[in-house]
Amino acid sequence: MDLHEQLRARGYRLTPQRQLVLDAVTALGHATPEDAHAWIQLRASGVNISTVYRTLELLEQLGLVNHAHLSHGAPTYHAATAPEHVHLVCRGCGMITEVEPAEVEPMTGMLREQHGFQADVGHLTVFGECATCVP
Amino acid sequence: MDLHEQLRARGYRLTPQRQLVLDAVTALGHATPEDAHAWIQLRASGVNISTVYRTLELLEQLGLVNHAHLSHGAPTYHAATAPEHVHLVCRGCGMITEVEPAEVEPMTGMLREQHGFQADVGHLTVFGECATCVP
DNA sequence: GTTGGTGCAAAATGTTTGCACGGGG
DNA sequence: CCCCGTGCAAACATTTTGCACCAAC
Repeated sequence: MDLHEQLRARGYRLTPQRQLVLDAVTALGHATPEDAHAWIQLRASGVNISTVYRTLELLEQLGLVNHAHLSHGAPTYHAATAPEHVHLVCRGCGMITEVEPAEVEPMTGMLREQHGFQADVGHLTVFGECATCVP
Repeated sequence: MDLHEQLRARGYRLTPQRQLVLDAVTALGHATPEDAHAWIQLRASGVNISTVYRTLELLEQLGLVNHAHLSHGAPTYHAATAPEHVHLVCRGCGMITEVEPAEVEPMTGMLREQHGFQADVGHLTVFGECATCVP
């Protein structure tokens, strides 16, 4: 099901801007609103930054992108077509590693059973230090 | 070791403002810069918000407070004297639950052994839905 | 008396909104 | 042709910075 149909099914229109924002997030893998905006500027006449914000919000409602909070505060979006994953962010070098949700299942299972808490794994970010940066 | 000594040991001065900011964070448990500022206004003539920011940054350097990212984007500080803990944030009702680091040891141990990643547990926040909000 | 810390105001940053025009359906 | 979506500019919220004065030591 392509973007056009996804939008029409909910009464929204397909515009070049919306396609570009989704393309940007898909191509970049991890993109802040500014990252996506910059990517678009490189290959199109330009999309206003406020349209990028509005579009990311819409795409997230549609379930086409998700966001997590990586580098402090800035929301980072990634396409929902990519498999859900946990992010490890290294404070030393800034490197971002992706980990399979299955690997943290022991923790999420514990939270569910012990605390009745249903964790949103796709939104989970673990800060720390990677192998090369550990003191 | 009290705040005065902690500061002097590193060449900083003790001021009423610094004591108040630390008091605010300790009393509130979880406090954004604005929360701390508001708490101080209630019992002292007033501390400028920019001083609150500068002081929180300093106290974090000294290891007297830590911060995590709870409600999207806003940094939330807590006193380092409180035992380190993981935060569970419910998207439904906003409730914040604290979990012992020992409980997530299976995950942090796995990250350390499988990925060489040393997780900062005190900074870890898990978003999801609590028992009463799960659909 | 020195020097670092604070208050104030302005700037920088990131995000949202009101409105009129233009393009998608 | 209608109305949603966009660009633009302004409003907004949050955090940072420059500078003169004041207080800690």
